[in-house]
Amino acid sequence: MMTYGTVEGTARPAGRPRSAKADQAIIDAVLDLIGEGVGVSELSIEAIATRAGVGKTTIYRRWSNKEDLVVDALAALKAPLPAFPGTSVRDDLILYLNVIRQESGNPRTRCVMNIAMSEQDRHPRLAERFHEVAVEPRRAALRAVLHRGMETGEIRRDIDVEIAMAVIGGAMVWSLKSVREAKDLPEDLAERIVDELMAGLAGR
Amino acid sequence: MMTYGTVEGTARPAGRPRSAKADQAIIDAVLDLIGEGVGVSELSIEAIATRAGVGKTTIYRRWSNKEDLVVDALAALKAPLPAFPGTSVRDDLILYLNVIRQESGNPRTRCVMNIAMSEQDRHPRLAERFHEVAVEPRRAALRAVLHRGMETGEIRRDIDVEIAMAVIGGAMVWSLKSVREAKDLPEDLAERIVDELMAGLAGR
DNA sequence: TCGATACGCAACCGTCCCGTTTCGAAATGC
DNA sequence: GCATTTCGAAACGGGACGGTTGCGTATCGA
Repeated sequence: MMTYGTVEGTARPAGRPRSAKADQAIIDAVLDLIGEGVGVSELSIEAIATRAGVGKTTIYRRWSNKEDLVVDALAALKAPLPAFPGTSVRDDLILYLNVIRQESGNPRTRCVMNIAMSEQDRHPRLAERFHEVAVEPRRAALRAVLHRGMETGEIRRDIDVEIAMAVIGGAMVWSLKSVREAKDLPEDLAERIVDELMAGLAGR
Repeated sequence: MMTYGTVEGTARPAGRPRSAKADQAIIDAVLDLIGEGVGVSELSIEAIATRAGVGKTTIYRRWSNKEDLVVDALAALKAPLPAFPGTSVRDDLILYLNVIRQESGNPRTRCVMNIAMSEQDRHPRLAERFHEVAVEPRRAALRAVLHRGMETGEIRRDIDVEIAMAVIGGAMVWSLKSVREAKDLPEDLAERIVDELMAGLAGR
C-alpha cells in the first residue's frame, strides 16, 4: 500500500489526503473481479475503476503497476485460521481439512487460490505474496498440530513432518479439484482422509 | 477435428483438400502457446495463426469457436503412461509419483494442467475433456495398482480406494505446487511419500 | 482566503484482437 | 481446360483496453 506513513516527525504533505474509502473500494473491486473468475492478465484497470466507483487516475496515482495492485489486494485477504481445540490430533486434522473444504466453496477464496496456483510462473511476486499471506500461516498451524501429536504419542515420533503436511493438505485439495462441486464429495471426506492416513495403507 | 471422414461411400468433395499439415501446425501452435503460460482467455486466434504460419481463415474454416479449438488441441495431447513393472505395490506407486513429478517439469504439460485445474469454472467442457483424456486413464492405472496390492496382501483389503488415490496423487501435486521448481524438492520425495503413506501416521 | 493535492469524470490516441471479406495462387476432380 | 475448394496474406470496421491529460470540484494545512 502506498499510503503515507504517520511516523512521528514525518511531515504530513499538504493538500487533500487520499481517501481511505477509495483505497478499500479499489482493493475490494480487485478481489471481487478475481472472485468472479477473471484472471490477472484479463484484469483491466478500467474494469477495476468502474467496479470501485473510482476514476482511473485514482488508481494510477497509487499503483504504477497492475501487479503491484494485485499483490496488495492479495495481502489484504486475511486468512482467519480457527483455533484448534486440541482435544486430539485426529480432531484437529479433521477440522483443518474441513476449513480448507469450506473455504474452497467461497468463490473469492477459490479463485484467488486458482490464480496463486496457476499463475506462479507468470507472476512470481504474486505467488510469493500469496504463499506468505495465506499458505505459510496454515502450514505453521498444521505443523504445530503434528508436533503436538508427536509429543502426546498420538503420532509416531519419526514421521517426516514436511511429507506428512504435503500428504494431508494435498489429499483434500486434490479431492476438491477432482470434482465439479464440493457437494459431490462425501460428507465425511475429512474424517476418511485422516483415518486412512493415520492407519496407513500397508497390510497388517 | 473437422477433417473429412474417409468412410467408404462418402463422396470426397471437389476442390483442393484441406492441408493436414495446417491442422497439425495449428494444434501445435495452441499447445505451444499454452505451454508458454498463455491462458485460454488470452489465446488470440491471430497469435495462433502467426505461430502456426497459417492464415486466420484457415483456422476459422475449421473451428467456429476458440474453445472448440482448445478442446481439440487438448485431445491431441496424449498421455503416455508407463507400464507398471508390478514387482511390488511400493515400486509401482513410486514410479507413478515420479512420472507425475517428471511431467510437471515439462512446460507444456505443466501449463495444460494449470489451465485444466484453474479454469474449470470458466471452461467446463475443456476441463471435462482434460479429465477424460489425461486424468481418468491415470486414475484407472492407479486404481489397478491398488487393487492388485489388496489381492497380494501388500495393502489392507479394507482401505477406501478413492480416498487412497486422492491422498497419493494429492501429496505429489501439492508438493510440486508448494515450491518454485521441482528441483527444490528432495530427490527421494516419491519414496518418502509412499513409505509414509504405507506406514501411516498413528503411533505404534 | 489561498495554495496544494485528491477526487470523479470524460475524452484522447495508439494498440490489440475479433470475425469477415477479398485477393491471387495452388491443388484437386471432371 | 474448367469448376471448385483451400491456401496464405492483407485489409476491413468494430470493439476493448491502456495510459495520459484536462476539467471542475472537494478537502486539507497555513
